[in-house]
Formats: sequence, structure tokens, C-alpha cells
Amino acid sequence: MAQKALLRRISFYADLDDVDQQVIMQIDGREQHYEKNTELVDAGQEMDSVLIVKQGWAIRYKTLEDGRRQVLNVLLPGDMFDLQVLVAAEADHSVKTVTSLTGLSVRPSEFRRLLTESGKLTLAFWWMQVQEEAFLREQIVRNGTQSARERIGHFLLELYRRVLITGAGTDDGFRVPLTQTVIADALGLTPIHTNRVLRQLERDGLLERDNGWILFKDETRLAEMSQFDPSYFHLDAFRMRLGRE
Amino acid sequence: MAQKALLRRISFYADLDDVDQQVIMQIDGREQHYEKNTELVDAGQEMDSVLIVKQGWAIRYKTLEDGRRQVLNVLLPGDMFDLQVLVAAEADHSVKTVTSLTGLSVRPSEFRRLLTESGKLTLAFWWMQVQEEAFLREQIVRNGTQSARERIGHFLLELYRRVLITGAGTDDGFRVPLTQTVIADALGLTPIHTNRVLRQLERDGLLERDNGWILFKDETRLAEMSQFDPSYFHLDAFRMRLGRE
DNA sequence: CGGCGAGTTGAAGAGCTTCAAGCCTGGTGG
DNA sequence: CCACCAGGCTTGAAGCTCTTCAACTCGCCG
Repeated sequence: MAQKALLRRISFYADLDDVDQQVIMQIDGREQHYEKNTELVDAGQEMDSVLIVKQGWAIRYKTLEDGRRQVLNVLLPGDMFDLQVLVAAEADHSVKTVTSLTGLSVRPSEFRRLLTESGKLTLAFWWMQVQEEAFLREQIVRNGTQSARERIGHFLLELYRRVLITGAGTDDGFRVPLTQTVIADALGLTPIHTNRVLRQLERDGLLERDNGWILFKDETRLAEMSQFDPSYFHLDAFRMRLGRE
Repeated sequence: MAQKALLRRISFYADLDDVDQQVIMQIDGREQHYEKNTELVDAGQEMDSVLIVKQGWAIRYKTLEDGRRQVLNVLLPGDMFDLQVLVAAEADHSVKTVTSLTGLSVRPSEFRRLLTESGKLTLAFWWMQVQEEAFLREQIVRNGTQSARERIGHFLLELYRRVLITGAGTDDGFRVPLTQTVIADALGLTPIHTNRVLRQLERDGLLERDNGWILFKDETRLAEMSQFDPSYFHLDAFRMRLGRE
């Protein structure tokens, strides 16, 4: 049930009562399955539905004519895209899976019905949008002001928090199904330099990598080094259900 | 009337009938005037109203503890901030005027009334949000993949288009009341390098600067050089009222 | 077994920063 | 009315971060 992933996610943004939860669990849509590295949305394309991610990771990205690629954001279980469809805009960027992915495809009419059904839900979706925009802003700050070392630390910590919210990850680390090339494209670096910095972070005892997992050996020091301040998550407004800080 | 600037802006997003226009012109709020370089919103602050810019420029930005600053976006006449207030989030970034500025301060309750008054208006505001997010994404792409030369060209062309929409600017240029330091902070560069590149663009016959104005001497070549593709403005959806392309 | 994608490492070089200093303009006070 | 100051702009020189080019390894799948 993709609805469950969405419910879990939304519960961070609003105190839903039984009725609201019912509404979400009964969202009408088509369950879809995609292979690893499947193009879900291509820039310039007209979109015809909203997709709610149930399981798996995807990336939003944009490519320039000469092939340079910028990863804008990572989509995790519980994330939705693209609400733009509600105003019938065409995609100005692409979306592609990085793992196999299952999701729920919801038609705009159904989605609009949802929004009118419950004021609380409308608010909750607003919150998700506000947070999504905050992630974009943070991405700008990170890539614009920070060194490669800081960017990588900051990026991993942000992802880690987000993964914890989805219910995955452990006390001291999480599985990162991103290649170093994807990380590099997210941070505006070359894969080569990304690799060097990652290895350096290991040598400095800040983290360990093991078979696709990132394990933080000293999260505090990493957060300080990269000036990671998660207030842009806006979780404080919800009494920090994450149980951190 | 700040309402007029807003009306002009919104008219790019929706075909408003007389009634809709009435609704906008009668928005209830306090007209405010601010001096150059006035802090309007401070990161971490609770916001209590939406501000519609009537006249003047402002910047959204974020500063790190060590003083590094990243400019996220430029606010022009007709722009609004911060709709976040509708869900009572606290500011995760700051806003500050770069010229003297007049605006209309609207209380959230009044704004919500607006949204319920007309479905067309609701859609129009959604469009503004969609576009705003597209600007953020483009900022990420620009700063993440492009060279200083490309970034500066791209940034100026984007601003130029936006200024044209507000009704200012001429055939071949516009007034840019931003210091080179602000431009540098927007593009993740040092003011020194920004200056060198601007001069180089002049020497290459791509633009001229004159007393705060930017004049494009060869807009086509500049757009090619910086791979400027304005489809992210989503203006095509409105039959390109801008009259370009 | 062969090939491909991902990761790793070295060496050379480019782009941008840092430090330093000088200029120009507009505003302020003696 | 002129002297002075501050903020913004400009230029040079040295140096560092990150890129580019190149080559090699490892694990996985056909």
C-alpha cells in the first residue's frame, strides 16, 4: 500500500483523526512498478497524474544540452510528484528511478477531491510543499557556499534524517542506493573528487562505508564540520516526533 | 496600489474576468514603506502576514554561522512572500530590501478569504508558486553545472525576463539595482571574480553596463553561451504574452 | 570468460579564491 | 565649499580546490 507510506509521512505534518486516515488509505489510484533506472518523467512532457512513492528511490534532475546533469532532489517513500499537474504545467525537469520502485499513480481529479475532502489534509499537503521547497533552498545554500567536504557531509546528514522519517535506517547509519556519480551530480562535483572526499571522511574517522551503507562514526563532529542545522526541516512545529534534538 | 502590481503579474497566469480583478484590487492590507537594506524577515522568526511587493527589489537569503551568505532569489514588484505563513511555519531564511520598497501587508485570514473567493485566483496563486519553485530549481542547475561566465549570463537573462513581466526595462536592457556582491552571493562566486567576468563580457561585446543599467549588445549570443532556455518560466502555457519567441 | 558499470588512484592544469592595494562617487561635517 | 570617509568597483599576483585525463581494480551478469 503506497497509501501507508504517504500516511506515515503526512503524520509528521498533521494530527490526523480516524476519518482523515481513512480518506488517505482509500485514495484511488493505480499501483505501478518500475525497474531501476527508469525514466518516469521527461522534461517537456505533459504530465497526467501525481505519483506517490511507496518503495524505492528516485531522483529529480535536469540535463543541459551538452550533457551536464544536475540532480535537484532525491525522492523517498512517501514523497509525491508532481503536484504541478494540478495546474497542468509541463515538466521542466526529469524524474528517474535509481532503484526499483513501486508507487501509486493518482489522477488529478482524484487528488483534487482529496483536497476538498478535508481541511486538515489540505494543510498537510501544504506542509509537504513547504518542506520540499525548503529542501531546494538548502540545496542552493549548500552548493553555493560550501566546500566539497562540507557539501558531502551535509547532504548525507539530510538524507539520513529523511530516511529515518520514512522508517528505514538504523541508529547510526542507513542504506544509500546512490552511485557516487549521482551524489556528485547532486552536489555539483565530479565523481572523482566526490570519491576522494568520501575516502578522506573515512580516513578522518567521520564515517564508514560498507556495501552501500553509510555508517556515521561521529555524527556530531560531521554535523559541526558541515554546519548542518536541520531547522529547515520544520519539524519543530510538530514537537520533533523524530525524537532527535 | 500594490494590488495593481499583483494584478499585472497574475494576469500572466490566468484570464481574469472583471469580478476577479475587482477581488484583487480590493485586497485589504496595510501599505508599508521600507528603506534600502531593511531586514523584512529574519530567519527563525514567526511571520504574521503575507507581503505583496508593489515597488522596489528585495532578496531572500540565508547566512551560515561563519558569515558566508547565499542569495536564494530576487523579489520583484508583483512577487509575494511568504505564503508559508498560511501554515504557520517559521522563516527558514531572511528577506531584505536592496532598494527602497513599498508593499502591501496582508493578514493570513484575508489571504485565505481570497483563495476561497475565486477558483481562478486559487489556480493563479498555484501557478505563481509553481513558477517560484521552478526559479529555485533553475538556480540549483545554474550554480551546480555552469561556469562563472555562464552563470552570470544566465542570471542576467532570467532577471531581465522577469523585469519585463513587471513592465519595467526596455528593448535591450534593464536597471539592475544589485551590487556585484549581491550577484556574487547569488551565484556562489566572489565579488572579485564576478567583477572580472562582467568586464570580460563587456570586452567580448556581449553587454554594456551604464550607471546601474545592463544593456545587452548581443542577447542571442549571450543566451547561447549561457544555455539560457526560458521554458522553466512556463509562459508558453499562456501563449507567451511576453511577445518573445 | 569477457565486458561493463562503479569505484579508486595519480599527475597535471584550469578556474576561482585570497590577499592586497588603488580608484571613483556620493554623502557628511567642519 | 571643500575635505574626508565609506561603500562599491577594479586590478594584480599567488595559491588552493577541484577538474581533467588516464589507467587500473573489483564485482557482477550474460
